[in-house]
Amino acid sequence: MTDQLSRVFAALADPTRRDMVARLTVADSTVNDLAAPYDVSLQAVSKHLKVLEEAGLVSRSREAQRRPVHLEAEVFDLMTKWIERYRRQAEERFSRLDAVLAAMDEEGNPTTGIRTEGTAS
Amino acid sequence: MTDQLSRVFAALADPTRRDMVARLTVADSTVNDLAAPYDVSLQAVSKHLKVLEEAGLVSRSREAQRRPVHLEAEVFDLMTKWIERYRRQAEERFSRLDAVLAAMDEEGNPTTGIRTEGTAS
DNA sequence: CCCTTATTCAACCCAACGGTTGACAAAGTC
DNA sequence: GACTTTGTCAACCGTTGGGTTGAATAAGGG
Repeated sequence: MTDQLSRVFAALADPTRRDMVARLTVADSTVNDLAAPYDVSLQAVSKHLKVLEEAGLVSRSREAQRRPVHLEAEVFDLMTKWIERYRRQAEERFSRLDAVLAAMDEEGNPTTGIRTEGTAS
Repeated sequence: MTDQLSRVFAALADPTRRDMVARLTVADSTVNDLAAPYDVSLQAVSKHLKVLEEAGLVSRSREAQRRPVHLEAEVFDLMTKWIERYRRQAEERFSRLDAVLAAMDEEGNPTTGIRTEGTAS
């Protein structure tokens, strides 16, 4: 799992980390402040942040002893691009399929008719 | 990790599964056909499909011995919504921050000035 | 200098993941 | 009815993930 996209998806697969991201959209935060709401050790939170950082979702600076955590919005685009690309394709095909099915109605029984039972129709 | 959003993100964190999704946007496919390009056992692919199915990304029907796999485009919206929501917020805050920083220039030194080093200047 | 605050590192534990192989089930074909 | 195709189930195995605790580091503050 070396590629960034995998790391980003994996990072967001955890509800705690998603919540952290959500809270970081409001304001930068220290590790301690971030940890407060959760019922886990500070070290666990630190680990979560490492995961988010390695995914490029977050960056950390230094401010005295504190390590303020900052959300990097750019990475979201990476996901959005991937998702949007295939979502569009899937929806396109959805329409095309309907057309095909409609066309098939005019003939006998098709040889490659897949998708007998599904969500649609 | 019971919630769907977690399952969806986790499912897409695997490159093989993302590739399967990508290929399924082109056409429904049988397990065998889906497995062909990958250098793993059929059982492994079957497991991957189970993960995708439990995430709601895919549905399976029956066609003789075959179990055609079909991509469910709707779930993508779930992710898109989550992502877009926080991306927008993050970007908004990005602008607001600039305003705040500009405002601070007119005063002395701030007490809560976080984000000393970051991506943005 | 010592002490407190803020955070990370290291070692460990257990559950989950991705892979394997072997057996089984379901449906069509001969 | 036996055989083939298509796929899943079950048991197992090594690795990773999220959690813990305890010690270490970094930077102020008294």
